[in-house]
Amino acid sequence: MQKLPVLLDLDEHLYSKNPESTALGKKIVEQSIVMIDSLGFEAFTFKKLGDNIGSNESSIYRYFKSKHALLLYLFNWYWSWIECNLVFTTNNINNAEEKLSRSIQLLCKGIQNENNIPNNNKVLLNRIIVSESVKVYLTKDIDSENEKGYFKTYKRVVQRLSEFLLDINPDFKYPHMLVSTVIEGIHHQQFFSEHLPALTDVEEGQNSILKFYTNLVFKAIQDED
Amino acid sequence: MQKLPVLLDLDEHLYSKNPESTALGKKIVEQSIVMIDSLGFEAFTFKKLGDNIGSNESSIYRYFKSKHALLLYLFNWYWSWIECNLVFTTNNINNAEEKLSRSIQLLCKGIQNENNIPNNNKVLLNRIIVSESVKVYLTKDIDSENEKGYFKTYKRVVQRLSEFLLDINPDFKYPHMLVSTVIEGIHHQQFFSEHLPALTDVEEGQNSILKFYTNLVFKAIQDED
DNA sequence: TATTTTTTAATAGTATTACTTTCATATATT
DNA sequence: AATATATGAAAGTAATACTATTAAAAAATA
Repeated sequence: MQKLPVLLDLDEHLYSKNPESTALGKKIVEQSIVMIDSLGFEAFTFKKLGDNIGSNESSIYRYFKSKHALLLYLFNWYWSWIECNLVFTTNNINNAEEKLSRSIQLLCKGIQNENNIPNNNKVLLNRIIVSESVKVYLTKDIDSENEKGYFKTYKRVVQRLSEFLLDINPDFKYPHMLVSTVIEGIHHQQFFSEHLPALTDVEEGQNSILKFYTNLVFKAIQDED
Repeated sequence: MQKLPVLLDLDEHLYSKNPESTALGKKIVEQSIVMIDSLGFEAFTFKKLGDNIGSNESSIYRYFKSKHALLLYLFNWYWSWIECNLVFTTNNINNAEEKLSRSIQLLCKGIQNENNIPNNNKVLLNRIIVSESVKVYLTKDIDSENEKGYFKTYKRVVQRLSEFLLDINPDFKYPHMLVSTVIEGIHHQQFFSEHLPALTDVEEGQNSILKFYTNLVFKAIQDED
C-alpha cells in the first residue's frame, strides 16, 4: 500500500499532534482512509481503527480530537493536493480558456495514483471526498470551524478558479457560485452515476461529467447579449 | 405552530406506522422538524424528541425504526410537496421556456408558508432539506434503500424537469445531470450564502441564486453550433 | 551510560446513543 | 363486558465518543 506523500504541511490547527511527525501518526491517517472508505464515515470509529493498526484508541485521540477532526484533516489534505496540482497545471499557460479547461479536467480527475496501482490511498481518498466531504461542513459547528480557518484551502481553490473565469469575462457576476456549483456537482455526479443513475446521464467511457461541466462553464460565462 | 397539511400520502415503506394516522404520530413529525432544525441531525435523538413531546422513546420507535428513517420520511414529504406544486405551477402552460423558468423559481423558493407566518414548520423543513438532505443518500445503505424505492419521488421530479429541458432542445444530452446539478446547487448555495459566503456571490435582495441558475440552465441547453 | 523526557499501551470509567424487550395501563372497538 | 390496540414506564444491551490514570517502552539528552 502506497502512502500519501509527505509533501503537504497542513495547518497545525487541523490536528492535536502532527500525524506526519511519527510512524503511528502516518499509520493512523493511512488506515483511516482505508476504513472510512470501506465502512463509511458513520460506522467508522477510533476503536475499530485502533484494533486495525494494532494500536490503542487513546493513542489516536492524541493525534485527532474526534473523527470529525480527522475527516477535516483529510478534506484539507485533498484540497492542498488539488491546489498544488492546479498551480502546476496552469502555470506558464497564457491562454485563459486553456487554463480554465485544464482546471476543470483536474477537478474531474481528482486525486489519483500516478502509477495506476489499484486501490491505493489516493484513489480511496478521492472516493471519500466524493461521498463524505459535504459532511465536513454541513454541521452545526460550521460557523465556529469556519472562523478557525478550517476551510481556507478549499476557499482558496475556489478563489483561484474564479479568477480564471474573470480573466475570460471580467463582467461575469457569479464566479464563485459557478465554481462551487461545478466542484460540488462533479462530486455529486460521480456518486449518482454509481448509486442513483436516474439522476445523471453518465455513459461508460464517455467522460460525460467532464464534457458536461466544461460545456456548462464556458456557456455560463458568455456575455448575455 | 402550523402543522404540515395532511394532503400527502407517502409510500408505506417510509414508516413503520403511519404518523398521519394518529395525534402522536403527527406530533412526532411536527416536533422532529423543529428539533432537527435547531439541533442539527447529528445531535437530534428520539430520546430528546420524546422528552420534548411528553412521550416515550419507545413509542416513537413504533412509527420510525430509526432517525434516518424519519429523515427519509421528511425528505420524501418535501419532494412530494414540490412535485405537487410543480405540476400545479406548470399545468396549462404551453410555452416550454416558461414552464422551465417557473420550475426553477419553484426550486429556489422551495417550500414556504403561504401566510408568511415566520418559523412555521415548512420554513424549518426547507432549512432541513438545505442542510441535511444529502445525508439521506450519502450513506453506505444507499443501494439497498434505492432498491426499496425510497428515492422515487426525488427521481420523478428530476425526470419531469428533464422532460421540460428536452421539450426545448430534444438533442440536449445531459438533462438529468443538469437538473440534479441545479437542484443540489440551489441547496448548496443557500447554505454557503449563510455560512461560507466566500463560496458564493449572493447579494441580499438580489435573487442571485435564481438569476444564476436560470441563466445557467438556459445557456447550457442551447445547441453547440 | 545514565537520566530525563516523550510516546505509547492498557485499563478503567463516564455519559450518551440507538436501540429492544417487557409489562402495565389507558383507550377504542365489537 | 370482552377484546384488541396504542401508549407509557422502566429496564436492559451493546456500542459510541470520549477522558483519565498509570505503567512500560522508546527516544532524546546530559
